Amino acid sequence: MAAAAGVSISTASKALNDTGRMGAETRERVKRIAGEIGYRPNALARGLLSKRSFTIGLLTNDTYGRFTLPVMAGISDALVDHGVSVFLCAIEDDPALAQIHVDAMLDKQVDGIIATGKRLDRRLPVDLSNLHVPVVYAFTEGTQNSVTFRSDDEQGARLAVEWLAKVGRRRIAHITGPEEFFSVRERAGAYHAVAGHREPVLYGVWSESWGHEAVEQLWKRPGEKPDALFCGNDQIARGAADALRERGVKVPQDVSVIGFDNWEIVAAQTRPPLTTVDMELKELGRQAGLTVLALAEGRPVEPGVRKLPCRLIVRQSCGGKAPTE
Amino acid sequence: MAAAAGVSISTASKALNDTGRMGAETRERVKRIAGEIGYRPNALARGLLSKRSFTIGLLTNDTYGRFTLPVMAGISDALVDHGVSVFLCAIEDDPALAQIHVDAMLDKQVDGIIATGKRLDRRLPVDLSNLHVPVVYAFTEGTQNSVTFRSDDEQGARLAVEWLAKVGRRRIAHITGPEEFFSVRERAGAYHAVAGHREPVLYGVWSESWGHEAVEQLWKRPGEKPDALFCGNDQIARGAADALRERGVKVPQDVSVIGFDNWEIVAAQTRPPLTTVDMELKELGRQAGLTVLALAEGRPVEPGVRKLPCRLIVRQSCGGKAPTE
DNA sequence: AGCGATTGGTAAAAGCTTTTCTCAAGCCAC
DNA sequence: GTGGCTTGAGAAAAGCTTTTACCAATCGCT
Repeated sequence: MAAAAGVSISTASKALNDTGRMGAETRERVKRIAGEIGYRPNALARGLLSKRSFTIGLLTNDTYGRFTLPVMAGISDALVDHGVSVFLCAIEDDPALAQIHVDAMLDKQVDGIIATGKRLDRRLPVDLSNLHVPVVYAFTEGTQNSVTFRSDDEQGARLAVEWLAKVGRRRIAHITGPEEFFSVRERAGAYHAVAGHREPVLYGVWSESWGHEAVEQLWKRPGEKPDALFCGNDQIARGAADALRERGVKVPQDVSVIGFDNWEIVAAQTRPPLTTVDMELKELGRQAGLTVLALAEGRPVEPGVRKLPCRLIVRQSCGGKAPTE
Repeated sequence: MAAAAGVSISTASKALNDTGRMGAETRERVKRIAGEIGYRPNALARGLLSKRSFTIGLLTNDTYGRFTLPVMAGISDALVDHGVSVFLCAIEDDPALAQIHVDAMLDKQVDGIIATGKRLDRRLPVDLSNLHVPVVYAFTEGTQNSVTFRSDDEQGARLAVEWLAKVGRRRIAHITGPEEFFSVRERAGAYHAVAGHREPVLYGVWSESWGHEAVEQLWKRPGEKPDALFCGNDQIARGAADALRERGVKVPQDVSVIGFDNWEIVAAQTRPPLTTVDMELKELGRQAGLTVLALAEGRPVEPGVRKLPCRLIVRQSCGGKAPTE
């Protein structure tokens, strides 16, 4: 204890926190000595008193981390400056495990919880609605009167289709995932709104092989072929691009392909590298972090769903040039 | 406080912890009431006294989470039963950020720290050697006298090459990453030990396009072609498999391809799905978790490097049948 | 019936900070 | 020179739990 190196416990505390009245010279001396002996206050004791643990919990059911990791990075990025650390709890759709983790977090007096997942239209398998700590939802469905952050898939899809139009495409087909996904319906809705109903929407699964197969289907039909494919995610887009290449159709000369997600490992390795839509998950995480912090500090936050804009990532699969930044 | 519902503070504590002497009936009553009002002890207060926070920190510089996530899952899996939660701190090779996170963890009185990364032969950009809490290294280079867990890449490579031999391959080439990676040298060493020096080792980078290019190089040479490719990771293997398909070489009929890492998103989506070597990172995490816990509890642990065996994942890119389990 | 032993429970301390209250000393002004 | 301030620092309480020490009452035994 720093008090050993000079003054009383309370004087030391006041010196280090710049509170209370005391001689400037004493304050300096205490600070100096604290620095020398590497004194750091015990956050547990501090938390016990202040009712703030400077800790939050991140709950996720996204095992791959495809969505959770960027969100986590954003949260951490936003909160590290405030001295807040993050418990990461991966529950894999197991309600019992989820409850255990939530209880453990509450025991540890987290200042708040952020729930995140891999689908906008699914709840985590645990009820967080009546906790005595604030809860913020990010990229997963929230409860009534909660604060929820999610990507604006409609705007993202519009971005994609408008870009295809801008590079001169007119016959834009949409290959996407299962229709029961909310994102799928929302993206398809925006697609229809911008591109009309001239080309078909092909619903399937989120895999490369579906992208591949969908291209087969499209090219087997009689009549004019699409000159662009708006794909529901990057994996589908990659499968589609592969299928086109195998058919001798050139991307992007003959057909533009655009993806969704900007999952680097897929998008950047596709031939050619995919132009795609990034959901800005890190920014989403950042805002979720700041929001849960605000709630923890008692600042008022308007409940509701906040849609964050997506961003177009221009690579080579559509032709066209990236807008100069 | 549960005491409000019956007895004194200390009696309640003893009842709930099954310590001290007291009437069985009183104990039961306290427990029941505690259950009813949902009382849960404050872990901060408990930690203050017991010097155990039931919290550990996981430090990583692996932004993608390719390695960290399985390790994290294993740690969490092993420790959740012990009531231990995990702070995840992603430092991206930024020493200052790393130090901030380490300090924050120490302030919060973590019981231990696990350091993990993306390379066996690189240190994290922060010195953890003289902390007053135990440190365990997992999939990153540790310090003198520390406990380090890592995959046995040599054994994994042997597994791969032996499998290729078992499915009847004799001319096995090795396409891998940059020679300065320790894993690369170790895997190449095992390759040479098992397959001899008949076919070349091609060093390059960890990308699909390198796998692609390496196949071009191999097939452009005069003379007999390899009948199997042992690839340094799944991305290279995928690129190689694609290149072979484009040349009309059938996988696995003409050439077997085997990968390394078992990165599902790559291995399972390759055509055909890749047989590959799994480093069992989750198990590695589990052991690291149990070890740091043991150290935190003062149980003795032999320092040194522990190599964990890899496991062969048989899919379709080599032919052959999975050994019946 | 009386004494020691056992039983069932409470009071208190400790763990580390922060905050509020108190106190002694020094200062100024009259 | 003395009364009222200001100043600088320390004492104490609070936050929640666990543990040790303690006390009153009951029990068993002769």
